[in-house]
Amino acid sequence: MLSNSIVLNPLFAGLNTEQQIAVSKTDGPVMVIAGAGSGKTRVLTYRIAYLLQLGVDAFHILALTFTNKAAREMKNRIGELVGFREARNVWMGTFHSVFARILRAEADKLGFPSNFTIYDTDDAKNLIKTIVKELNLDPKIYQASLILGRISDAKNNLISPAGYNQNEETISDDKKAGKPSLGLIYTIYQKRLTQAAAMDFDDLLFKTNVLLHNFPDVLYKYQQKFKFILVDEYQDTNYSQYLIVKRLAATNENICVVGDDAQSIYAFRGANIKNILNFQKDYPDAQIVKLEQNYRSTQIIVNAANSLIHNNKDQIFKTVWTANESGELIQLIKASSDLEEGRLIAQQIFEDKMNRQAKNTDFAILYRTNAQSRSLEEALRKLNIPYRIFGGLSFYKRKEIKDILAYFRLTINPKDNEAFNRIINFPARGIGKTTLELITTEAARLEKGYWDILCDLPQNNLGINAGTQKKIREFVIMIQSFQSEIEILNAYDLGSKIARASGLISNLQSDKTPEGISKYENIEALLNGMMEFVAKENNEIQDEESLKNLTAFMQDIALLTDADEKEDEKIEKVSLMTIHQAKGLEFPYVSIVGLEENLFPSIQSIGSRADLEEERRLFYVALTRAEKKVVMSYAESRFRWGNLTFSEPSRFLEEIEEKYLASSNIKKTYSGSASNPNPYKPKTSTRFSSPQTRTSIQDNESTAPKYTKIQSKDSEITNRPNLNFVGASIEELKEKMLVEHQRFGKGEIIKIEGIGSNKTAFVLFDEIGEKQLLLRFAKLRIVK
DNA sequence: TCCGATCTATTTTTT
DNA sequence: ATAGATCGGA
Repeated sequence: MLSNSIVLNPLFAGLNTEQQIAVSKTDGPVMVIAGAGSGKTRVLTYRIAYLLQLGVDAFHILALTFTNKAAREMKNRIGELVGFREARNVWMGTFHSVFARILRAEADKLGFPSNFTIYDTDDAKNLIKTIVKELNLDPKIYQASLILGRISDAKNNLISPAGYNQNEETISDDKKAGKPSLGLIYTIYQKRLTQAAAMDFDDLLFKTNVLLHNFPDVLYKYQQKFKFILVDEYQDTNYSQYLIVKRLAATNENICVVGDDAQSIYAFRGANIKNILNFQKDYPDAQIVKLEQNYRSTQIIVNAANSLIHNNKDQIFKTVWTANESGELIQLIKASSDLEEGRLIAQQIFEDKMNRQAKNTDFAILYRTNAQSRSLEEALRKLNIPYRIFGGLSFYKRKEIKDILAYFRLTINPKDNEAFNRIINFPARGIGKTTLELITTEAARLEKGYWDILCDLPQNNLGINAGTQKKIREFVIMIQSFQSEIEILNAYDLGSKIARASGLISNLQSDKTPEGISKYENIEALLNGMMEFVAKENNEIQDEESLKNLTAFMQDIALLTDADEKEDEKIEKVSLMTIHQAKGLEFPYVSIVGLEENLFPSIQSIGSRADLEEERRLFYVALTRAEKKVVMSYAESRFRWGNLTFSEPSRFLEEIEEKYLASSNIKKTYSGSASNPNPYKPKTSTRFSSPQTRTSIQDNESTAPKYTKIQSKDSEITNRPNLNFVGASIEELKEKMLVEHQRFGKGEIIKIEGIGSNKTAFVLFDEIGEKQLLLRFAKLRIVK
């Protein structure tokens, strides 16, 4: 069993026997089936720390995680255990980021430049739309998102365009579905990606497989390099990922996978639960370790989750149990509408916070779809509870950011047609639709990139008139001037130059709407990020020499995900996110909202048992995020697609054994509070709790529920009627005043600077921290 | 070429 | 509901 040296090793002191085995069995294949809350992350970090302690070179360890954030956190914890010098050298990251790095190093073998572009989902969809158009196919039948899904499926199962077109089954499936051209689209799509020196997300895995398959010397090299491989969230790997791992681990077989079949929630994007179920077949001598003790949650929560998941047929025998206290029953809230649901949940959080001295950060609200966040946000705002939404449109998905990034992309890789499309006439420079069509047609004919056609224009003007030709020439010269400076300027210097020279900055500066200002600020934020990037000490594994240039910056941010966005400031906030995003996280108090048929389980899943079971696992994941208390809610009616729809409680609610549910009579009449509209005067933000103001807002909203209200045409602000944002006159504003901004919420003026039209206020906002506002733009309402 | 009016997809989850 | 795309007229 365990040797003495292990028992006496302080690293093992805090681990139970099973965990100790999982950490210490460093030779040969190991699969850890880790129930929810059973210390999975702990095992992974300790295992790596132990390897380092044994003298394994950090460069020989590869750890694949589900998010970059998970990798970062793990690295930190390992650093704390065995020192950061070593920890930083471990290869740790998502499949996509780790293998993107390897692909860049080996790109020439695949016929790609090392600075290839990574197309995101939008780029990929746009490319598909272009192809569908070119083929004169009906875009309603050949919907970009559906086609991309199909292509993605193929790639995740390592089916190339050729393979796709040879497969009788797919061909006849597509024909039956009325989409016989799918194979052709896939073929062209892939050709265009190569021409654009671009890879989509799935290519990063697909091409890695090609690389490891076609180049035995490369495979050998990485097999020697990665002597120890660890994979987190193994239940959510797809076939393509599975095969990469299998190939890399083939010689040493020092592979440790950690996962929980009960938490597999990504089958919709190709994750294959069989990878975990078949591990023993691939490695007959594998050691299987089961972690079944839950350290996270109360008995009520663990047992309730167990009672739910037992309704699934496909699962690995496992009993999750806990020695924790029994805890509180699960609370179930019934609301009449989504708006009321929001109010009741917010109110419940408010009470729990008061009664238990809990912090905002102790609370999470989890939902099935992002669209559900609206009503919750509104309700939280009214109770002055700060919150943070994860997901939604992330920083890098905003238009203005994508615009400037497109300039960066075209500068780095002029073959990047999607970047080209985005910026060729933005800001408007008189290169219109007609001209563009000439260019794209010619590009398709010659199988060249759009940029190349522009560069050829002096020889072949395609009948473009002289004026437009001049404009094109100016554009070309501008981009070329950026290109010539990639190796000379650092990322920040070149980035700010591009922001100005492209006209993006002046374009936004002329936009005086709040949206325009916030866009301008976002560009500023991006440039600040670039400055940080340049200033930051190089703690990546890349060679010290690697420049902090634009190329490096783009590679740094290409695969960032929502979960990686920097956490802002010090204000403690309630977390709002989808259950998918909550994977791997834990909170003392968790609310799971929208437990209605057709929403959760989602309507798409109801038809098939496999899909339904995935939804159930999703609910299982949600429940097991909670440490102390779970609140569940559903609404009898809800706005969806702008329509009021009626709904039934989710079938999952019946599947939780009743004894774990509080027998609350469910309908807490919120209307009862009418006599006392604001019974819970928030203590948290006494600064702004001028009750008159708030209650007046509340009264307004609660007496006139949204859906009965006739929306006026100038809707922009109708969400918040009676908040008169005409803008206080500049002279009225003084330091220390409490003000409210339409977008940023309430805040205090810290100081006022400047004169005349340049007068600027520094406002510390409750929710988003300090902002500088040019008073001639900012519409502020004086609160006090 | 530009602007406003109208149409349309979106809402399941994401690297 | 709403943002983005598309269309049509000036």
